[in-house]
Amino acid sequence: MTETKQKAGRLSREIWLAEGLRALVDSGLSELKVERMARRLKVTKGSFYWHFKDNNAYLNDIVDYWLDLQEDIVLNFKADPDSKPEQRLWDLLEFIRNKDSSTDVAIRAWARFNPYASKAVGQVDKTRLVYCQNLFTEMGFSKDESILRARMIYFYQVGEYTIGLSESKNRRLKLDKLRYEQLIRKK
Amino acid sequence: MTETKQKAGRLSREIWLAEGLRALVDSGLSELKVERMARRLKVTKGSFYWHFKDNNAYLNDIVDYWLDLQEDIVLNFKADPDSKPEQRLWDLLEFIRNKDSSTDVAIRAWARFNPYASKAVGQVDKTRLVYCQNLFTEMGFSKDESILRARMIYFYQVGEYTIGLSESKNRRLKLDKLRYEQLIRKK
DNA sequence: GAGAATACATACGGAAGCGTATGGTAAGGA
DNA sequence: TCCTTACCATACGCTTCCGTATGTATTCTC
Repeated sequence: MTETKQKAGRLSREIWLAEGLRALVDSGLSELKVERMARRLKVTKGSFYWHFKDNNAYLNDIVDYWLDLQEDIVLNFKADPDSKPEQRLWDLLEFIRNKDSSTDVAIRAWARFNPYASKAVGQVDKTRLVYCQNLFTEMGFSKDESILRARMIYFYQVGEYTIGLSESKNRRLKLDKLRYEQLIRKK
Repeated sequence: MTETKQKAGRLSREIWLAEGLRALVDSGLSELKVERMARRLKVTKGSFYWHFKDNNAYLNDIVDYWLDLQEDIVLNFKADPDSKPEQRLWDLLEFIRNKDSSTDVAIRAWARFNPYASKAVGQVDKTRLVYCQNLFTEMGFSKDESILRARMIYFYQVGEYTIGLSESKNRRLKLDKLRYEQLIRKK
């Protein structure tokens, strides 16, 4: 990250981005307007147009900012490469279970009509799917079986948070166990 | 539906709703403005405010309109109640495979910040999930196993179209077969 | 401690959106 | 034929948003 040293009372470019992402999550794209965001940050437009060329540039920068965060998150999930694929799959399910996905939902909804966001989301999706797919391949599944199972993991996750199903961690853990057993079972 | 007999050259309330839903699908909520929609339909705001109290009422009416359509769709999927649950599940997968889900995506993205739409989507989700769940219960699965499998069907579907994965019908058919086998398999 | 750079405020013109008020026109019943 | 109802156009005041231009204050640099 660009280390913009923050002076007392003044805003950094990153604060604008972080707050933008937050606004997107809890109020949607309609909140990502220049003057609205300025009000949120208790400054005027002058600040905005200092840090960004225009609204569109701002939006694109938020996408990049989110992409950076995604990479940080992947780094957080550091499954031991020496452990068996079954173990890594279980670790992944646990990681997902504890992950906050509100940002994913927001970006995804936005990506529907923003090509730049759409491209970023596509990249992230692909990375995650391939990771899952490789787990199953390592377990000895065929290519198609691996692809299918990867999707059954990932789509389930996306579907769950897209629908907004909210259950207790315990309940989710229980179903995850069943799901895990189901997914690693061979013919 | 209310049978508003349409005079030549003039718009009916239902045309406004249908076009609204279309606009939501291919341009998003930002297109659902009074004057924009009027331009789309080649009339002026006068027409809009004749049919609807205000923009908010219009939006809610679109949700209701969509809900009506959903019921029509469910009627379209008329699985033979006498056939085995396995068969009905397969028929369901086929139905889903051929279903256009662009409207679902649009409404779901919208529902994120519109409580009225959110409630409608919630209803629809529940109905579909319960239908799936019952299929598996009929097959002899336990309650939790049935719930899980229902979600594995439905979340997969929602995830797939939310991500926007587009593959050929044939490819999807092939994976559906694998998925079907996987889902009806017992311990 | 004077100048340059940084970060923000203020003020403007203009587009787009909302909702109201009111006028106009075509179709249908009496 | 006249009157009513249904449907739409036009015109208005108001708000929100955009982007630019320019002024001001703080901090850095030397």
